[in-house]
Amino acid sequence: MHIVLDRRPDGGVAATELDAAAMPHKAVELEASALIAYVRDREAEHPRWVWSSTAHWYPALLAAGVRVQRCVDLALSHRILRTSLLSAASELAGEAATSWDDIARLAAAPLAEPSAPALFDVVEPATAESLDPVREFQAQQAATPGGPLRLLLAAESAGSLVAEEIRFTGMPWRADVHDRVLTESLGPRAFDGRRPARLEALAAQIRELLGAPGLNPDSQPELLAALRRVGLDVTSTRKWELRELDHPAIAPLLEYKNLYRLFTANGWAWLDTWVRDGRFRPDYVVGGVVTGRWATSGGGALQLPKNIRRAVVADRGWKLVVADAAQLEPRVLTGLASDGAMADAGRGRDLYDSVVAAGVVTSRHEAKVAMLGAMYGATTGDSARLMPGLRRAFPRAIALVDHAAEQGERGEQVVSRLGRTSPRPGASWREVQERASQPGASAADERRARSQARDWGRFTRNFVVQASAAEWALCWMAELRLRLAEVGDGSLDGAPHLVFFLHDEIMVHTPEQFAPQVERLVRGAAAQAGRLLFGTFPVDFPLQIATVDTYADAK
DNA sequence: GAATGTGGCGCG
DNA sequence: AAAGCGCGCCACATTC
Repeated sequence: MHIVLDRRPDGGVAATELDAAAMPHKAVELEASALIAYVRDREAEHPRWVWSSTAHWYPALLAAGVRVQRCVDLALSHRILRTSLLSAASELAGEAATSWDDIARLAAAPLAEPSAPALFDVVEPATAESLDPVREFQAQQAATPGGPLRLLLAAESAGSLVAEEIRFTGMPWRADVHDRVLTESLGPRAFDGRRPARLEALAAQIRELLGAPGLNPDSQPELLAALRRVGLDVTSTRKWELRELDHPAIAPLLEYKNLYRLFTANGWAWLDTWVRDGRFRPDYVVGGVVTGRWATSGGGALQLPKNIRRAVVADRGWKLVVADAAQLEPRVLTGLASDGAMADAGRGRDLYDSVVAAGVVTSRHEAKVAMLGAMYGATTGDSARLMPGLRRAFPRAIALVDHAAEQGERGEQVVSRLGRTSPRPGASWREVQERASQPGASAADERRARSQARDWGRFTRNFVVQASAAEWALCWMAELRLRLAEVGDGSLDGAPHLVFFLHDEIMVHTPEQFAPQVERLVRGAAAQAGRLLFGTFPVDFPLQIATVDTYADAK
């Protein structure tokens, strides 16, 4: 059963029940203050709640202690359906842009505040046209008669619930541990806007060794000039270029850059801004990346450096269950291509090890580089050199990514496993290709067009894999979320729940006694995600999984 | 002084 | 060794 929620201009809410044909058969008008009780009451039947955007509706419910099992996020769904080749023939995809397109764009935009909104601070964007969610839902249903898109929309919507629940509960974060890590590496915090002591000492040492008394090592132009003045032939100040140099200033400089990064990206300022009451609240943007991966709009949850993961510590009596999918992208490629040889190589063991055992390459490192190169479109170096061997061993898998690249080079769109579709190249891209195909085209025009076509081909080559891997991860999380809700009292403060997601990795915060059960549920959900995407094709998705007190111990 | 671009580096 | 995909974020430099 579906119940559509629609906010009225007076602040009230219309709740419309739909029958199996998506036709309204019962509607109630609620005062704003009655919404929470209504949802709590009706949730017992586990309807699928249909609303404009989970990010707008769900925080107030969570704040009132109400969780829902399923929803349809119309904005996220709209965006997928408007751009998918699988729904291209639908009315929804064909019509001119509506206010739903605006909402879909806003859904991907940064939120103003990292804190949860007030109870009824649910703001809809002001638009001229009406935004009838019943009509929109019906149009979406008509655009998805069945098939993989249905699953994609369900997974995306489930993801929106996960994102809001993680934002609401936050990830356990010990500010005192974080502070200790910072103080140990950087020296005590300086409150006068100066660098902490250890950084300051390194800066002084660098100035001394480069004979540049006024040097600000944070300024790339100044630093580059100083390095060149002492006779070092460098074109940048990147660490892998510096690492090759033989000069006494290089070692302290590399250490400085490392610590400076910690200081600026995840130092005390970050701690002050993003950690409250022992929780870090990531600002996820569901589907924020073209491939459907999540993005963040503050806090950098997807870039937490390894050196501060010690600060992620389970509450007393609780544990962290951390799981990541081993070699997710090549395994997803295996399923996409139905490559039996690659499935065999990955079954029950490390995929890269078996590529070595099969004699395709000589080391695990080479196997990894070759596989990544195949998915990213490497053209030079070791990775490109290893491609012929990989192509012989796994012809179907490599043919699939090669084909996706060829489509992109021709300016065509490519489609993920569940139907997410790559964007069309922009107008300037097409102009360049057009110009190069004209009779009077110069060699430079042709070179430029060729290089640009190759660039887009590398993007579409990777798109099919990365987007499908993102779908696997969404299905994994969606399944896991439902299973976890059955454990204990299913609440967000007394039972296991997701607290972190990172592309191919999840973290569950759980009362200690449930940890073994959680591990089983995590594995079960991964297996189910594989079945949802690839049916009976026998591709494995093994997990690395650890029950730990701190994130730092997970790997 | 605000907005935009660049270099660098963290993550998958 | 640091390219071949996707990102966000910081500080500095440049532009308006």
